[in-house]
Amino acid sequence: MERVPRIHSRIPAVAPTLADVAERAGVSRQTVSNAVNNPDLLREDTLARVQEAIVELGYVPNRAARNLRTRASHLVGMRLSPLIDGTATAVMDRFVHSLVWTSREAGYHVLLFSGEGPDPLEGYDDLLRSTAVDAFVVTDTYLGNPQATWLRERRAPFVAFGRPWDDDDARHPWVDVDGAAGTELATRHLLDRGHTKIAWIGWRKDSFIGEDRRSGWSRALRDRGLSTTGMASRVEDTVSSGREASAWLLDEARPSAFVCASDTLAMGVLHTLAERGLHPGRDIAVVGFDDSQVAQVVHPGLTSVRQPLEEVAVAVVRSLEDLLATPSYVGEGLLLAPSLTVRGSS
Amino acid sequence: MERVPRIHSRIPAVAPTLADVAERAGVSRQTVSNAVNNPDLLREDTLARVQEAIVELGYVPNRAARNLRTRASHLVGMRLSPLIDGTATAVMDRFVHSLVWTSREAGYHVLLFSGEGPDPLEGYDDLLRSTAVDAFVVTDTYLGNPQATWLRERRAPFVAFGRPWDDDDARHPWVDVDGAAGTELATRHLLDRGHTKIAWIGWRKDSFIGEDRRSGWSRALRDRGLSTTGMASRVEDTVSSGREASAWLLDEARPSAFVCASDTLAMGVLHTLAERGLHPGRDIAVVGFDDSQVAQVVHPGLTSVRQPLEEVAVAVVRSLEDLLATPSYVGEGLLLAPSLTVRGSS
DNA sequence: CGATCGGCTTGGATCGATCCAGACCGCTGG
DNA sequence: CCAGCGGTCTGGATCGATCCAAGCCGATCG
Repeated sequence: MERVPRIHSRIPAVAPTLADVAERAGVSRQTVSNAVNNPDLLREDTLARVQEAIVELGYVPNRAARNLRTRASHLVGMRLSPLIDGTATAVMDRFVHSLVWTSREAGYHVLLFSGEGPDPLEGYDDLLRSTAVDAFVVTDTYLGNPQATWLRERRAPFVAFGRPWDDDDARHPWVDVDGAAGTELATRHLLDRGHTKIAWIGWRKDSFIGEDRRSGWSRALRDRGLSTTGMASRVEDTVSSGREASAWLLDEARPSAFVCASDTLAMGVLHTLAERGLHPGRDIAVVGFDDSQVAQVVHPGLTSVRQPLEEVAVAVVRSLEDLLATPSYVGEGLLLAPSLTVRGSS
Repeated sequence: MERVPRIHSRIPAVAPTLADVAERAGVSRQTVSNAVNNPDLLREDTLARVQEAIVELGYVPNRAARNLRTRASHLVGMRLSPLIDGTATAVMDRFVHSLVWTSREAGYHVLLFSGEGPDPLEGYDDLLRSTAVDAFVVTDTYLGNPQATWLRERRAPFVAFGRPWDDDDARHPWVDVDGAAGTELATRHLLDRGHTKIAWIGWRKDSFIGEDRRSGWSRALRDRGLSTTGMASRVEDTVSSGREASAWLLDEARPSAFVCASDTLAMGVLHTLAERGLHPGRDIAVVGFDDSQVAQVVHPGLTSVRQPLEEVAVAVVRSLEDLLATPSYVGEGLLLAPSLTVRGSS
């Protein structure tokens, strides 16, 4: 009555399977499967026996087999956009960290992939068709997000970090940070310190994010009855642009403080101040956006708006879980409030 | 003679399978499989017919099934170490980018996971046992690398970014950057500019990497017959430590230049200079290490040693491929030379 | 003209976990 | 005495790609 040994029981390196555990515990495969996936279906003593066998053999379910059967991989895919130097990359990296961390707690792992060139859909298709990932996290939604529409058309589950700016009837879950609230916070902080002439350095008008952040600044000023005319400049997101814009504004509008759309631009302001022998924080206040590494280590410290990326990740993962649990899940948007990290520059 | 339709052919959302392609092309499954994996086994016209069917149906092989059968996942795992602020994180993020990019070309994807706490093995075990990844990339090898020994014992394929500092007979492939060569490059650069009193600010003596980088500085000085005594300081890797150390060195040793083990420390030096009204690059030269975002945007620009992370990634992936192709692959070490990015601070 | 050979093709088995239907167990309550 | 209970067991099918051994076919050679 002895069982014919499975081929693999002769090959030492191969991991134990469900059947091995079943045999050891003296139960059927089904029972072991239940012990792993629906423990409450088993009687206590049987469960204990099976678990013991699992520990003894060091059994871990084979993912490939499980994935095949259940049509789920417990992986979420995220595309790493091409490396462009700038604080945007740093923010994304921080987000990736948070996402990896949060996903783990939800039983998911993060699969990174890269798009070849400018085509933002590159890479998504293969992963989706080959059932390599259960869902995507989409991050660069600012480019008229073709991913969002494309993914929606293919009925691919995904959650976006970033609002569907240009698409009002978008029906997918997203999480974003309220940039306007951040710059408003920054501006009020400066107003409270007695500044009345507060300048804005932001991005070009066609940037949704830039205009959003700008609106927080202007709202805060208008609330106090202060004018914004002549106090704003819109440029590229580079240090030298920030430097030039701030030099121009200092000459023309004579502000006592700057609010910037990014730490990069704020660094440009610091350059100008250094060139003119002005001291940030003492002579002129400066506030950046993103609370990057740079803001933390630069000389007197750069006050900066900090995005709550950990919370964003938590919210994204939660949406992901809802989405995967109920395919009919209707997308919701969630806007999170940033905070202000005050340092020497203000 | 009509075939019984598969259940799933009634469910629209399910992707086409090998069998569907086979039926469409009028061949067997095996032939389709060969068309995908060993195209040269097929006659030209058959191949063309199958490929046509593949395109028409939009067929993409199911990963789970393939993984199950071939016992390979084409995923490499990499642990994201807990987020500690500092330039080390930035370097790793740059490396992750490069790795993702390079892996893709080799047909691999990168699976990120996170370790819970201080236990560096956390997470590895599950992924390995469940055959979720084919191999690992290990990055933090400086802590007496328990991962390396642990992984080796379990015969898990892995490649390290970082030398096995404390383990001479380590037999695993690794890739690292020659830190000493980097600081030597930096020091020679300063010597060439006429500096003769060049100070070192590095990490505590028990840091292998720190001592390695320090050796490049001292070697360059000794080669020119210059003394290093009293010109070195070893501290924690923080801005304030760098600030204090440089203040002390300026008072005691009066150097005209600093070489630092990190950009963070170099930023500390810049703080000291700012406090004393000294101009980096004009009065005192400063060189950092890692060529981080910070070095690029800080006021006159920080000259810094740049690690060739793209090359590292390429070498790592190449090792990975060798390793997975031939399980008996004997590890090799590869040391890459960094470069110097010269900016305003020197 | 038939035997042989190489190139293709074929059906069936396999990977390991899960799903499913049906049967079993000793026990209780009607 | 039988139906029903919950916990389990059993065998078989399934997911989709790949492996394997056998079979087929036309072409070449003696």
